[in-house]
Amino acid sequence: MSKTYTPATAAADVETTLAWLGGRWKLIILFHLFGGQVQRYSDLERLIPDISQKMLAQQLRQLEADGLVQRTVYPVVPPKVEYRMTEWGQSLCPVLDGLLKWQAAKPTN
Amino acid sequence: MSKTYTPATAAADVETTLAWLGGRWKLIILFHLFGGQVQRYSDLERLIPDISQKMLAQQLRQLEADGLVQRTVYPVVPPKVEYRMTEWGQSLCPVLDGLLKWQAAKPTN
DNA sequence: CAGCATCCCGCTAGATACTG
DNA sequence: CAGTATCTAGCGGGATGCTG
Repeated sequence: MSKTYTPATAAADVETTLAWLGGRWKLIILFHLFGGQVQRYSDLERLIPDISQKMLAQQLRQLEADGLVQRTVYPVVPPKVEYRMTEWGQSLCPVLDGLLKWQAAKPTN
Repeated sequence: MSKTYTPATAAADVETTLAWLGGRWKLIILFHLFGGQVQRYSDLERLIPDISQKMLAQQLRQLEADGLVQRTVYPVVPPKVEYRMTEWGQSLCPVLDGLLKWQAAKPTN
């Protein structure tokens, strides 16, 4: 049972998806979480040296709100928060792989 | 022979690709050209009522520069210009389809 | 440790007017 | 018909300082 797409609706849907991934940092964050990797906030800060705290926190919240990333808070002192992909988020990996394969097939690169 | 990806390089490559498609209008334009459709500048203006002439021209130039769209100028009066997907650009269609399928699989939508 | 609050700047998109 | 040129506004993103 697939939807019927017009150019307008298809474009809008793809745009929605791209908005989930858009911005300068989200993909970088995602690639640090793919494959079941679990990272703490400070891990991600270390892995992505150029990102500001504001942007890291903000983008993580959006990824969580969009259902891509799961955030786990442990009620300990000092605070401990872990981030990992949701199952659905992990299923984005092969899709992005398709994108990379398409890119690699570009003629006269 | 595939490339070796680190989180950083993979993210950068995907980001490059998303930049080809990014912005508010490019996907809409592409979906009006997929499947071998040929459109004149004025056709696209009519099909995408909210786009300004500046943005339409600009985005088309970028899509052309990125190798997605082919621009054909006929030396006649009044001017006639046609746009169509390149073969490589057309091959993006199934990739976007994968994106739409992934989106549709989102839980608790 | 893991954030939030504020201020600020550059860039891109949008509006409008003009042209070969 | 198929575009340029110019001006402006809004928003994403960066720097800095503060907190439970």
